[in-house]
Amino acid sequence: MTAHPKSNAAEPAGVTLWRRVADGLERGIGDGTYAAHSRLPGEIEIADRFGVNRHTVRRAIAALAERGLVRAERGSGTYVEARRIPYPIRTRTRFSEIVGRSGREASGRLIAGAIEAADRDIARRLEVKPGTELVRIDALRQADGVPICVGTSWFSAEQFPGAAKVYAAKRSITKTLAHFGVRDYRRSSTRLVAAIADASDAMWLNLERGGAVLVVDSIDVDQEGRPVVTSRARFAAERVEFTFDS
Amino acid sequence: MTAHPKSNAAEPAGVTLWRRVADGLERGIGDGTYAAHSRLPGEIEIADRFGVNRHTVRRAIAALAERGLVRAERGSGTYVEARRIPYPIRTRTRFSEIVGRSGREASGRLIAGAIEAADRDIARRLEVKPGTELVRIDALRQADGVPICVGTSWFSAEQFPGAAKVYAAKRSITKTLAHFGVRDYRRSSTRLVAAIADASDAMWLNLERGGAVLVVDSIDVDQEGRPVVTSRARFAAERVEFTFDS
DNA sequence: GCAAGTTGTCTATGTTACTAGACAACTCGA
DNA sequence: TCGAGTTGTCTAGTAACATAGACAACTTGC
Repeated sequence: MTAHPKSNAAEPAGVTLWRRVADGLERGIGDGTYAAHSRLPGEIEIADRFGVNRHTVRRAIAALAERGLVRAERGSGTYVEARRIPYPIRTRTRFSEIVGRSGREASGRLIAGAIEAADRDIARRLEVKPGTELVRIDALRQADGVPICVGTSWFSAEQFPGAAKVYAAKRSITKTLAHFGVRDYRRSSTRLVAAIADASDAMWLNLERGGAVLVVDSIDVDQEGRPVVTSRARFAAERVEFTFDS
Repeated sequence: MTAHPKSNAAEPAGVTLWRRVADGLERGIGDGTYAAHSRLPGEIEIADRFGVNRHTVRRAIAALAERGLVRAERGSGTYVEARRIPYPIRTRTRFSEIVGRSGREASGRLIAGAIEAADRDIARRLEVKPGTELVRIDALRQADGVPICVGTSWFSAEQFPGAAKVYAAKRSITKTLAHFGVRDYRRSSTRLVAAIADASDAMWLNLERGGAVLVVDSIDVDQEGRPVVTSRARFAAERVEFTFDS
């Protein structure tokens, strides 16, 4: 057997075989062909599909494992790792910055924007009277297109008129606040509890039924210590790893 | 000398050295570091810059030469090829189609639009009386953003009122005519002469002083054989290669 | 317990990539 | 005409890539 069929796919000159296999597998992970926690096909089958030797597949998998995308288990199979985003809760907590630091691209999507009266809980958080008009923004936040959290933020309607519209354009809370002159803000309070995904979570976060969500309530204040925004966000638990450095 | 410093740049795993060098050079060609017709640095110098052996550079250059991006001349040097766009003159001659076939993206830009009276030459071409009102469109046409030709097209103002405005939006003669109900048209006459770039050519076509231009006069007719548009375009000679298949 | 199927590791072999050096063939300007 | 500088070609050696086969170690389901 001296025939070397190489690859049947398009052949990018100057790219090693194992790298092409690795790219192919990574693409499968990225587009959902191989879901998080699912098992990859066996090395022999992969080798067969790509038309390469099993050792070449092993090299490709080793490269992916090095980057933490998959985890090989002897005797069982190779599994797609759900890379958790390290999510440090600090005084400076910015979704886009945190996601960016993990080498992913952050994006936001406005689900709904509305004006509503503050209920007792939200009013207490923002230090306003219950019934005060608030801007409410429901948004989905993603990392490399993968939904990370879905949540609601409340601002004072007086201080941030039309905030929803601004967020829809800027897709970032930080930029939205900056648009209204809030140069900086810091996290003053964070509360975290776990829950089981309901139908809404499952839809927005693309979670399995029964998957875990982490509910994060937060209050951010401006430089003078006045509350500017409070949020309640539901995170896909399997995709994040919260840390609290003190 | 057994030290192999490899590359000092970022190392994409699984990509061969020669390919990285080729990509680096191609980037230089693309961003203008190495202009069309200019000479690349010598193989030894390139090898030095990338920290690789001269033979590796030769492999990279061979790959670029294969694709027609550069041309090596023994004893002299390696030069950046100005890839000429094959421009077949046929009954169906459409700038955007022709450019698209060469793997480039066609674009058009309206320079000026006006209503003017037909002079004797244009009137004869469009088979109208001298003095007839015509729409005149001056446009620059580009391939992948590189200017290919700058020219003027004349239509009957009666038949195509406001053609300039339509062209400004659609950026295509074909689409402009279609907007006025001309479903198809064909080239009935093409005349081609060469000239030396004047100041205007040099500006619009981004040519050197003294560079060659090809002046193309054409008449297109509709399905009934009636002239619908005539054009005079000045092509950057170094960027096109006209062919007349019979 | 056992068999089937998995990943991990070993040896072996051929091919390709890269480096190294030398020289030929050619161009160009002084 | 000459010499410096260029690309083209050759030989040679080392390292990495890829294939091939065999077996060990382990998991899983029956």
